[in-house]
Amino acid sequence: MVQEERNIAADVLKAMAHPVRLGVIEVLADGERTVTELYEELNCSQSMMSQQLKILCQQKLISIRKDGTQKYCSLSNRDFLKLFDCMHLHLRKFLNFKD
Amino acid sequence: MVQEERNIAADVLKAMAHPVRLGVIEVLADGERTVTELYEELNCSQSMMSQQLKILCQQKLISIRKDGTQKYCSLSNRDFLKLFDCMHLHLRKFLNFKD
DNA sequence: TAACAAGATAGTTATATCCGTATTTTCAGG
DNA sequence: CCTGAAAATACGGATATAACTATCTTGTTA
Repeated sequence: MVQEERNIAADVLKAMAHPVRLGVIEVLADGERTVTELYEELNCSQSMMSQQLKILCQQKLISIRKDGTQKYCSLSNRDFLKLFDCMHLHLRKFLNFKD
Repeated sequence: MVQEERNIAADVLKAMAHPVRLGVIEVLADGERTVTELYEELNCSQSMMSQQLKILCQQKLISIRKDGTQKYCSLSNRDFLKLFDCMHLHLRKFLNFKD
């Protein structure tokens, strides 16, 4: 990676580096959701969710389609789901996270 | 992932989400380096590097062994190197990064 | 033990993130 | 056109990151 790529990659990682945003990615792995479904499922406010979705969208981690008054969110790059496997192992092996 | 796991996972991702720290991981993929080698290779100050290494170390992304007056850094979890492949594709496919 | 080299830490200023409340926009139905 | 539901935006205060300069600590060697 060259300098400029690392800058952008850092931004993408920053976009993922938040509990709610990680939650969104995890939920969307299971399939499309509306904004309301997301903030209810992840137990946060509408405003909060809207802000977090914007960040994920900017980095093209999710995409959004409109249908009437609702918006449906889905993962645009399922490749990053690999990260959850790595992370799962890392939590247990290196940060001795207990189940 | 449960709430608490997401919190910690977010911290790990935050630790990676920085150009210099990504650079460190990339360089260390090639093998052990001293702190001096790292900051020379990545073209930043000694102080800067020391602070960034501390963050990587806290999340157990790297480990450090001491030898006299020098410290040798190495990756403690090569699993995360997968992330660079994902990222490479993401930059090109979704963020239309040019070579 | 003095001097040096490698690295860590302190202190600081600028900037960014987080997240709450309040308000606004957008659109479908009546 | 009015209402209500879904979602976005504005704004602000607290907190966290970033990154620089200067100083301190530690271990080696003469």
